[in-house]
Amino acid sequence: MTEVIVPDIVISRLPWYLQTLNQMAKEGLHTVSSKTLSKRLGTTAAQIRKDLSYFGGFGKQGTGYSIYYLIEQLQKILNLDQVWQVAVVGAGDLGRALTHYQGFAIRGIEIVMLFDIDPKLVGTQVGSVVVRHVDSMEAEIRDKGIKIAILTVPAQVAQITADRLVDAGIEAILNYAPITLILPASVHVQHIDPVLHLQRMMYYLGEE
Amino acid sequence: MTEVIVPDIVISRLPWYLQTLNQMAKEGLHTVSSKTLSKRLGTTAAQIRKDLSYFGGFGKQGTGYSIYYLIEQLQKILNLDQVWQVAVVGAGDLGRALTHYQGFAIRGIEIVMLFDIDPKLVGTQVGSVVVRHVDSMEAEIRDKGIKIAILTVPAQVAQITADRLVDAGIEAILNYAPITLILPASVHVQHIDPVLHLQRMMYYLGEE
DNA sequence: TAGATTGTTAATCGATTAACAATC
DNA sequence: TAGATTGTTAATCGATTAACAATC
Repeated sequence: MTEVIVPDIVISRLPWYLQTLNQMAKEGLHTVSSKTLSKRLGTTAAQIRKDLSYFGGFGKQGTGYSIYYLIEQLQKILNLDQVWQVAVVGAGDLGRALTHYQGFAIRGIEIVMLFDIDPKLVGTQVGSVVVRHVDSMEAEIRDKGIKIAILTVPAQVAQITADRLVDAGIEAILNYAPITLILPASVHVQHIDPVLHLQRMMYYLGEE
Repeated sequence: MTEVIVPDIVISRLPWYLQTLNQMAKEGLHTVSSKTLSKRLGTTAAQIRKDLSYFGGFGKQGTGYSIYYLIEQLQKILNLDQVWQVAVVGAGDLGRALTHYQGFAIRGIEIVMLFDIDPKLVGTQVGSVVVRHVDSMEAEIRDKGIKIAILTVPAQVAQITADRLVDAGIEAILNYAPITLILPASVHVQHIDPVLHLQRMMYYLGEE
């Protein structure tokens, strides 16, 4: 009891810390202080220390953090000490590009299925997977016990498709369709829309 | 004077409101209350009203907001009442998929240039643009007065490429490379990394 | 030892929510 | 008119920052 719930905003920063720590490890560094890391990330040392303190004390006074150890701990916290299998739904340009994406494999994400409704696409090879028809989507996802899906279908069918994914046992959806999905609170949803990011910046670019 | 600076977190929500308002307009709706809109977005009515109030009063007591009028006003606020020309740097799978992406054109974003360093890609057609060599990138961007770039180059060259873009006069970068860019504060940067979003959700998916 | 840096507590800051008078 | 809903102010909540004792 007295379980302290870690704020989601803290969780959202951990993968970002991890990314830079991995980069530093690749550069041959062994230890890092919260101050050095904060400079690299464009945040504050206090915030990094506060965030990490939700999970325990990983550093050493006077010297900072062992990069290897911190990476290991963050991976454990985020459940990254396993390979996660992911289904991609929608084999358009974006779905195919994501299925190819090298950045997944090296970070423990394996795209194991790719679905589409277009008979011309079904059966074609994309990277190491073959496009399957959405008709068998629920059965195959449930059968393999997949928990994570990436949604790259057109906006008009995104909500129905998401509902079907939830029925099939999917618990987390990365949504690339430009609509806000309405789903049970138990399902985790992240929305990626380049247009929203661009429009946010356009505000600051003034009229001219 | 006494210029009230609108918090960036408010700005970041406006494109999201706009997206759903556009959808509602397409569905044939004419007016909407903050309450109805909030249900559709999964936020609160108070927050929508508070956010909009930074820019003036767009609604009518008793009836709510005219969807068309609100769309128009939000577009003006975000500087979307013009077509923005954008350069894509990196003609790999992702860069090409983004250059094709239909969702840009219909929302006032025009991809006018696509650069790569690979001589095999230079000169090939992608949608309506031809891949150009990065050697001429600065000159062409400066020449056309482009202010926004989308960066889809490999991580190792992302920082150098971003520096070159800033030199060329770019003021906003949408970064798809999996690293944190260090750039002058005057340059706006948004980072899109599907892995970070997936890892954030993996935290909640437990071990099993 | 002296210097550096952590983990944590308290202070500050900012964002969200609640409430309601104004009014369509 | 009565009901609905805005725009705004004040109250609450939560996140960030500052400060510092502990200690490597």
